[in-house]
Amino acid sequence: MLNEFDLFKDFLRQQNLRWTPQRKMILEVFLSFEGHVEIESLKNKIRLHQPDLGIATLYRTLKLLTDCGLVEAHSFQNGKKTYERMFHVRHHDHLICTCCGETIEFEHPLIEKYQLQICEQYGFTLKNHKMELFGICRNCLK
Amino acid sequence: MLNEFDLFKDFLRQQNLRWTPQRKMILEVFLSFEGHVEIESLKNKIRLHQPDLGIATLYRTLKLLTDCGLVEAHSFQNGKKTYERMFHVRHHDHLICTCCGETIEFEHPLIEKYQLQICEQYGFTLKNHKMELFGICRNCLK
DNA sequence: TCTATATTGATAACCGTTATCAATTTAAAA
DNA sequence: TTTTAAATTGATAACGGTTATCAATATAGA
Repeated sequence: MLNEFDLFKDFLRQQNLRWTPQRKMILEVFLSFEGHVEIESLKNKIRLHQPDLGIATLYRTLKLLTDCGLVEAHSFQNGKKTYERMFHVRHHDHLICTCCGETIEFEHPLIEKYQLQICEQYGFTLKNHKMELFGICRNCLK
Repeated sequence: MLNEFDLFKDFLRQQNLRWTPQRKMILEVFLSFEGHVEIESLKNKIRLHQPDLGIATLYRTLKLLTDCGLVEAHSFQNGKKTYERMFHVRHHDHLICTCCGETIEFEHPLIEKYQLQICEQYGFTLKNHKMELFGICRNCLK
């Protein structure tokens, strides 16, 4: 069964790059998180085991993981990036109630299909998407 | 007919802030752009008329425009923010290149239709939505 | 084991954005 | 109109996340 470690190793071999203890540790710790992870969190957790890991190595490895498609980087207003696992996770969209904050996850295959259509039209290679529907849930309407 | 200038003026008055020539000029030039605008572009265009506008004033004014809802700020991988007009614009979704930050606006009526369908299914009253497709644009693939 | 080359950690540099501050402008009151 | 308290401005230093540099070290194939 294909897993992240094998994928990363293959990617490295393909590019004549090397499998190192640091890279292994970083991937391991990254996978122990869920959702969007900040460099800061990764650094702290990794340094429990490997106190002298350089911050540059961490950034470099996240870049590699992003390049090989296992991870996706996002940028936010605060200037920090977050990193999100992209393998072995199901994608879903969100319904968000702007009144109480309740969120519901859903999927719609036809919407996904039309998204691909649009990307083709503009020459985009679709990597990911985010759809959020904002509204009022039935409880808040009462 | 309500326009951006009046809205901004009202917002300023409400907060005991002042309507200044710089703020007027910045809003004016901002509205002359379409889509996602970078600080750099704004600065260059404004300085044609007002060569000594301070960069801090530009950032501060964009912050105010964002606070009052006329503008929305976005962050991209290259570390730069872009600013997008949020008033008197037809709703559209975004194709976003995670590599260079290029964005393309699009609409797809069928996607909108299925969004409504999903909302009905969950008893949601749809108010607004945000769909962002992240990918690599054709230039970055080269 | 040897050797070419990738990797690492430390740290300086980068760069977009923000904070600071003295001089100036605004707008409401006198 | 003049006065005045407070907001604003421009210049620039500071900030902070990320990247580049470089000498020392580790890796993996010969």
